[in-house]
Amino acid sequence: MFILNQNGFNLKNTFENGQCFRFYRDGTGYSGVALSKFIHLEENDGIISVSGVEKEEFERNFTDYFDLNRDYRVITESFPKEENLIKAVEYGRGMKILRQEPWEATVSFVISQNNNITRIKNTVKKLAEKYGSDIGNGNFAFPSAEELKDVKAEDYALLGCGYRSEYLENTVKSYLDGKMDFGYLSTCGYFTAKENLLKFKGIGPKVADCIALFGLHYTEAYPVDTWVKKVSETLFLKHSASKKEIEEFARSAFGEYAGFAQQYLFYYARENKIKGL
DNA sequence: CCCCAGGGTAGGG
DNA sequence: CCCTACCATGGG
Repeated sequence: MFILNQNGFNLKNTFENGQCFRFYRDGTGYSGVALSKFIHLEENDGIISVSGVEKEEFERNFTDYFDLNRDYRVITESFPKEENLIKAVEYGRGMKILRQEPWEATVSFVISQNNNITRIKNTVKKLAEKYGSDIGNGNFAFPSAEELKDVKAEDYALLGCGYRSEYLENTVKSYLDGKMDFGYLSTCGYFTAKENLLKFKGIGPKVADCIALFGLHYTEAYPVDTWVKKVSETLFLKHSASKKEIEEFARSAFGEYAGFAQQYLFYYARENKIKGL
């Protein structure tokens, strides 16, 4: 166990904003599996302590994973001074956008479509327990594409993946065939990456943007789900809008930090009943 | 029983 | 480019 010397890192606002599916509140804090390691974080009187991984391991990999070197003030101060967005930023203060692994983000957000967060977490948990490697104490790493090589659609269906099962089988195949190349996708730029992701069956505009933002770390991505669509229309555009119109709005209003604005708005809208939504 | 969930696809206009 | 029926499943 060691103390994390980090101001402005709020655990609840990071782990309960729907960006990741493997962390749970465990009484004294939050614990989960990330980067194939079990990790526990808790906060007492503003002091965050970490257990499960050694300090050296944390500094090597998790400082980046938790995006702790980024100055979030630069981001939020660049936002337009809109009343509801200001409230959303205040509400989500200390939120970090995790720099997740591309493969895990891809599979997780394929599962996420037309689904709810509780059920997504349950499904991902079952997926890891059945196919991921055992990392001890009842914890399992997220399964690699190689570990999912022989898993068929009917096997995913047994986990409750529903009609997404065929998409998952296809996703694994695409990765193993080399057609889904995260090395390329993470360096080719946001628009090219999204365009490429859209070619895979089961990956549409919203899932592609989630992969781009959470897995490839393109901060200009603005995933538009049912909540963000309603928020964007009601609070900013003042009329119903097509997906394209919402994307263009996000690009001009938030620019390279659209992904952060999106996450503050999503979290705020989902946790609060915003009048008129 | 209903409605909904961090939507996508296929098929049509 | 737009719109819509349909898609499995379980939480609430």
